[in-house]
Amino acid sequence: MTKSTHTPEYHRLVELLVETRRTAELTQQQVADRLGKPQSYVAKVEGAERRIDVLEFAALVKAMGSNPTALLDRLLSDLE
Amino acid sequence: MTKSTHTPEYHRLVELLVETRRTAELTQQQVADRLGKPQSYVAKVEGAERRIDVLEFAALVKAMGSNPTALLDRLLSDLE
DNA sequence: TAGAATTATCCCATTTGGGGATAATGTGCT
DNA sequence: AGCACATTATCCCCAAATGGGATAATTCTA
Repeated sequence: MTKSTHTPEYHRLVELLVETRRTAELTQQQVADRLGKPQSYVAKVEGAERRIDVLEFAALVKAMGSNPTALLDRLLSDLE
Repeated sequence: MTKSTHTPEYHRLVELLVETRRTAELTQQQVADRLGKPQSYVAKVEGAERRIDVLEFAALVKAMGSNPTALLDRLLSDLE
């Protein structure tokens, strides 16, 4: 059962998210709390076990104190 | 069975996507073809019957000849 | 208002999501 | 190294969402 999230694009997305969280010095639990979601949610996102909705992406990035647009920009230029 | 896409945020997202497609004077079929997907895919997205993955969002917006980052920016400022 | 073009909906097998609990891994300390 | 604590990954099970071809419904256009 190969997940549809197991693509280079998704991996890059996830890398950026993890990097963003680490830079913000936040734990998965802290981010999860800010979102009102369980830690396993963040873990699954970062493990590419779960797709990321465009609105969830924005909420997640904001919860880490970063800018969703800027991050998307970076992702897209990395991918092209 | 209330869809999780039936929220004001999602509706605004969809509005922007439809507006973008109309402005580009493209049909759902044309956009679908560019994405290698069936027309029903685009119809479901625009009917908020389906969530939009962050990478799908980018692909979709690009397929309409528009800028994903700019559109996300617009969406987020509309929502705040 | 027929006929074409465009968009919405149906169906249903398959895939994905939720989230608490627990396992695994990482980190720092002495 | 060995231990305690912090952090992250995985399991499980069932509800919910998705994919996409076919068809219906709606909208355009002449």
